[in-house]
Amino acid sequence: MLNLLDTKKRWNRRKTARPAELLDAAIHMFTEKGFATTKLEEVAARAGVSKGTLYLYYQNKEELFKAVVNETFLPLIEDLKNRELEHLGSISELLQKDFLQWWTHVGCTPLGGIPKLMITEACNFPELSRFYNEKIIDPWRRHIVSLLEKGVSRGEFRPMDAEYTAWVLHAPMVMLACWTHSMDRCLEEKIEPIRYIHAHIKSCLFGLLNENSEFRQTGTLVDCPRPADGAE
Amino acid sequence: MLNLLDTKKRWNRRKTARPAELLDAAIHMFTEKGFATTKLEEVAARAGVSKGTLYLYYQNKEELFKAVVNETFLPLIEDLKNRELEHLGSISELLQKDFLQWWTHVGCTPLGGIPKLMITEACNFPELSRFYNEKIIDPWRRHIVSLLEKGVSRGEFRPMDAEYTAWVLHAPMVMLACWTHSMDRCLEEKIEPIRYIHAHIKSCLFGLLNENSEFRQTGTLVDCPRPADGAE
Amino acid sequence: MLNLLDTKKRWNRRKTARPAELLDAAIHMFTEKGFATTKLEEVAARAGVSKGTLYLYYQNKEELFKAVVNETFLPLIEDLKNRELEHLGSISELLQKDFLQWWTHVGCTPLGGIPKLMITEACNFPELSRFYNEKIIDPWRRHIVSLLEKGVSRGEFRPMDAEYTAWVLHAPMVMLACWTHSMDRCLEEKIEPIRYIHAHIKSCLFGLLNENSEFRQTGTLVDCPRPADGAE
Amino acid sequence: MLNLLDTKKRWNRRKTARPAELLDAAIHMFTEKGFATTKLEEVAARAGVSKGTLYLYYQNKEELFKAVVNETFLPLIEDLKNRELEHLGSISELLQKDFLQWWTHVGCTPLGGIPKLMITEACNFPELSRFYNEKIIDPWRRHIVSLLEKGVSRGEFRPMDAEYTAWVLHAPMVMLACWTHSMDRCLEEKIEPIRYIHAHIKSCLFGLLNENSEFRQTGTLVDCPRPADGAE
DNA sequence: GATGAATGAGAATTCATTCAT
DNA sequence: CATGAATGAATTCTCATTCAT
Repeated sequence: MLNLLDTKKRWNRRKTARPAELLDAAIHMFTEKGFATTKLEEVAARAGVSKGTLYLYYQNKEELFKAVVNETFLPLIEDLKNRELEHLGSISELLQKDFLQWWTHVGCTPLGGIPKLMITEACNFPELSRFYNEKIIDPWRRHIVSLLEKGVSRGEFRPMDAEYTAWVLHAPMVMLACWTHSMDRCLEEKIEPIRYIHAHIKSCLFGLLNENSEFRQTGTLVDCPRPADGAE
Repeated sequence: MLNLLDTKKRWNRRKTARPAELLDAAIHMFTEKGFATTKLEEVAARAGVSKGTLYLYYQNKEELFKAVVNETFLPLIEDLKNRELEHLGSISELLQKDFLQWWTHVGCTPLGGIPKLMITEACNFPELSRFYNEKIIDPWRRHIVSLLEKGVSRGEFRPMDAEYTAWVLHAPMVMLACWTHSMDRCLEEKIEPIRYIHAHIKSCLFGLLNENSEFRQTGTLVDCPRPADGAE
Repeated sequence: MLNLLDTKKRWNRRKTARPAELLDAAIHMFTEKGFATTKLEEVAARAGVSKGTLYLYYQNKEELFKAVVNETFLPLIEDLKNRELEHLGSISELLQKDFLQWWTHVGCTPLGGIPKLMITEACNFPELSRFYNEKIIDPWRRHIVSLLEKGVSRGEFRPMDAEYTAWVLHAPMVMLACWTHSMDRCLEEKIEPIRYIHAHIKSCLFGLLNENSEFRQTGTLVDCPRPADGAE
Repeated sequence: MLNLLDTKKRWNRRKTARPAELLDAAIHMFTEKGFATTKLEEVAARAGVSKGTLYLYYQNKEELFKAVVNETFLPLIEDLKNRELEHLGSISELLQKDFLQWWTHVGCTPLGGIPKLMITEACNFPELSRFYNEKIIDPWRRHIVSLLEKGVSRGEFRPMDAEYTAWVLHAPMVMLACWTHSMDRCLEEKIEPIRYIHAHIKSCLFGLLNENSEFRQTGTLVDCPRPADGAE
């Protein structure tokens, strides 16, 4: 009797847990092998169910893929707004925290594979790309832009092209996530994420130039050469 | 009549021209759709030949893929050394030139898709990954490291973790290439590469902080929080 | 309606029945058309399933081929030993029985095509050849050798090179099987197996020579001429 | 000048020699790998010409195959008639000579692979099968039949079913050829052809039974059991 | 709900054959 | 005559998807 109840309970728990288990298995497989190369049977096996069960929860492979992107990343964006409001100290500190938290909460988790996945499959899923850009990338970038602008208005940061600087600042973080989910897995010598992030923070806050470097005063930016002929 | 002309054309092309034509077609298809999704028939069609012809030049899909990576990127690394020796001015200038040239000669050409491709397929081709890392990525990074170290020794740059700063500085360039070969293709509003690169150069040379910003003197780096539970 | 019935039938067959059905279809196709010429789709069709189903049971064409040889012939070897022990009469009788039983239980069944198949494909599957020789041919030949030796020791048979005589005695039986699975199928006038086997038995037991033939006493064996130049 | 002439001569010799060279290459490849598995490119390569050249001499693969069978075996049949007429001694001697000569002139030469080839491909080339049977097999068998009948009428041989005994007597020779062109190539321990042929001759001339064996007088032939159910 | 046997469309690959040179 | 680059029909094999149980 007890056993029956127990089984039933477990069964119910199962039923509701399934989607999450399937998504978790799917994230792993998709980020490791890519969309086309991932076999649904493998996803099912990893989640401990049969191929057919997958289809009870997701219409097909493509829907599963979309669910992975939508349902796992979206929740993360919500936290953003709050943290910013709470914060009292300098923008520099806030920026650092954001980078580090992005890494610890996203980059180094299974979710860290999603950016790589989107880069990989963007052209094959344009719809999803637009969705991802609108719901994930853009809000996050807007968040950074607002930080930068606040920093400038406070006099903490120098005047800048905030829109594009936001791109540029986030890029190393995304690349770190991509790297650890791709090449890094094949190489002997692994990258050290924290050391990488610190190098990033130092370089973007303080710049490469020495305090009294001549170039800091007089240096001018190099002009852009004409694109090569082979360019598209 | 048309047929005759067409046939003639077919035979004008020669064994020597073919490999380059095929590789070119392959780069486009692979970078656009990924390895698994690319159909060899499409590659052949794009190169204006039939399926079978592809196999006269490349043993199979995998060999074609490797050839794309090996034979197109490798030559580019050679130029590096020379330029550095010729240069007389500041390291800052040289660094800018390198970034801009990388963009105009690689990033914005069809070759710019290769980094995306390698990120995508690294786990599926570990052998190739190691090769690519050894022959392409590492030499380029070493080049940047040597620039940074020279800058430091000249007093032009502040002391730094050159090894990792090199990673961090190159990341936005790679990201730009990935972006233009993925999401950017699906979005209305395109990124402006030159504006992006300038933002990158300014931010990394001068830093975000104002000259007289308080944080520049007293600011300390935030500690790294514990990784989240979900982390791997 | 028809469709429903058809579908039902498809599902009546079960995982357990399939391998045997597939092997049976495969024997027929392979022995009729050879390995290379047999299309897996035809094998599947003959077994009443689709192409894909074949691959659920056999990894690929080669494995199917090996299974045909291994799993169909092997069981037959077991009977051998027993019969010999039971038998009380003359070796001549036993030998006759063995030939006739080989024909009725192997030669004239679908299995009779396997020797032809092995002859055909031996060079293309050396591994399998060795296996077949060790597990099928050799035991059977050893069985005949032991019969011959017993016959000699009893004084029933004349002294002989039992090892090679065993080869020679079995050859016409194999030839008969090969013939009925090859040329015989294309000719108007079919061979009569029983008549053939009787001719074989008579000729090998009694010899061609007349009882009182002069040659039987005085005849000497002709020497072997030098091999022709074209010989390998 | 001399050189030119020489080249020309060689060239001409080439032109006329080609078909024979091609056939020779074809026999080797076909008998080793079978019809379907043999690539025309390999045949061409073995003959030292290009793929295209093959088509100057033989319309297609099938024609080449037929030529191999037709043009190489047919000449051999001519010798037969003559030898029989010349011979003065016993039929037993003649029979031995025929077996040995068949081996040295056919069996152990590249031609020895043709029987295997015909067994293999008979069903795929019914036309050719009939031709081969009519032109090669049947004449040869008729030749043996006539020997046997002459032997019987002379009192040298016992009365017999000459038609089928001819089949049976030739079978071990054909099997020997098949064996050496198939399994034998994959095994450590090779068969010894001459020893095999001698065992064959002894067994068929004298029989297995001892001179005074009881069975020779009283022995009766075993009845044929009913064919097994699986029989076709 | 869950299963996994069966399906069949689709992609990679091979190779006989053609034909411009 | 000879060549060998190019072709494309034909075949093996894979895997997302279905559906009877």
